[in-house]
Amino acid sequence: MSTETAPHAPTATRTAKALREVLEEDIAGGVYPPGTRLDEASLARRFAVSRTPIREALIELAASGLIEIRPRRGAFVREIGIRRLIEMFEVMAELEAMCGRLAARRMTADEHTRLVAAHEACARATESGDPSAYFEANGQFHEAIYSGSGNEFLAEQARVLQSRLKPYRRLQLHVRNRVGTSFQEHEAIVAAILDGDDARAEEALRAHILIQGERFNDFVASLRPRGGAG
Amino acid sequence: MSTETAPHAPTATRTAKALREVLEEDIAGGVYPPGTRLDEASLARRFAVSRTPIREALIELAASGLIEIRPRRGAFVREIGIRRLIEMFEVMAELEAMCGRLAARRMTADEHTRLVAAHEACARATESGDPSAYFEANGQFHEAIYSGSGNEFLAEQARVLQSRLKPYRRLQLHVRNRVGTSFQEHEAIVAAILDGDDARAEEALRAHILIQGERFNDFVASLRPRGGAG
DNA sequence: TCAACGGTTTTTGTATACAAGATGGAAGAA
DNA sequence: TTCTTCCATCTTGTATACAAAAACCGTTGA
Repeated sequence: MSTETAPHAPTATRTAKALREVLEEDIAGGVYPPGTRLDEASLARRFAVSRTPIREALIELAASGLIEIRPRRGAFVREIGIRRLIEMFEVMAELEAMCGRLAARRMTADEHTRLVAAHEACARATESGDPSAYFEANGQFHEAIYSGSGNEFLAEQARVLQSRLKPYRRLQLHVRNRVGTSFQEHEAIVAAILDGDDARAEEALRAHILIQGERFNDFVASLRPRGGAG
Repeated sequence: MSTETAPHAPTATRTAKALREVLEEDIAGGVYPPGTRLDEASLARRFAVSRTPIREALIELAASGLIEIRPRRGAFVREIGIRRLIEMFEVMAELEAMCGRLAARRMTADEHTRLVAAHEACARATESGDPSAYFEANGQFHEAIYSGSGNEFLAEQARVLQSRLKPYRRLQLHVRNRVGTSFQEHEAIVAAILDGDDARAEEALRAHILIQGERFNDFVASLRPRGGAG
């Protein structure tokens, strides 16, 4: 858990990396809601550094799509509309499906062991009924599939997108019974991969992710008055 | 061709953007071969600016994966091994396949027209026998499919990856008869999309891209003495 | 009352200055 | 001769200074 490969692009410096991570969490956690202007001077004061490392962190955040830098206007937390979010889930589903297909064909015995271990951790978390424990174990489970794909570039892409969707997926897990259903879907995924059935693994993973997008959509819709068409 | 949506993440400033583009082209064009150290001071002298905008451009390049910034060590043009390149083509194939599948289902009549127009431009370029004209028209053709997918996030991802693979694809087109074969593959893709046959469009696009990865592999292998295993 | 104008102020973008870690080479010991 | 150590130098990372563009705000005129 220490020398892990960061899911993000190489970071310029140590402090810029730390800054970026804190800002990422704050944006995801709603400290800076969408549309918020991120003032360089204020951030510099907050972190007790000069504007230089702040700017560098902001550029990285912009590259990862979390904020938007409008020249001479400043940095703004990007509005991710429900439309775009669904699009992102759609792409995520495809990436994970691809990982699953390749993993079913290519995983070594070692990797199978790790996958099963992660799956069992999910089982324990499910029983404990703690959504955030499940969230953590779930992350390990999917990571096992990413790295098991044997395509490191694909794995990187999947990690980046997963991290961008993290706040929304987390929110999503609190939906009634979602943890239990998710775990059952994992069962099917593990079975397909262990069987080496690539088509089944692909389809199971695609469905597993797509359903999250749909559930999220339902969730958002339930918050609105009714019939909010775009 | 002027107010196009940049395939990259929002840029901090105008000059940083210009710097990034020049550096991108230089890296792709071999001015800075893989492994080259990009010295901030030298770059600053070359572009007659201070180190500040140079650093910001380098951070963006690192985010897009073209270079790697090792803290306190400097920026290095990233080595893209043949292994990684094949991985990238594999992912690209999947993204394009997805675009094709969605495009077959969702394209409007207008978008059909644009696709056919791009296809005809490819035909003219094929007849002219000018690989770089074909390269240009080919870009338009694929762009029509990206935007026709109706998933703007997917389209962005596809554009980013396409631009990263651009130098290698370009190189690849000079292989004997590749232009003609590529155009024939386009025929099949267009037919499938116009028919609304999503499965066929998906498969045709996947094959179209994968074959490029394979041809590239062949090409690289032919440059080496023989049997150069990793 | 409202809109247009102009000046002030704030904030970004760039340059420069400074601090600290990394590199490389010379000198000395085994 | 070769390896190690230390020091000079270079380069990155951060802070500060300055320039210019945008936002703000009060004033003026209709």
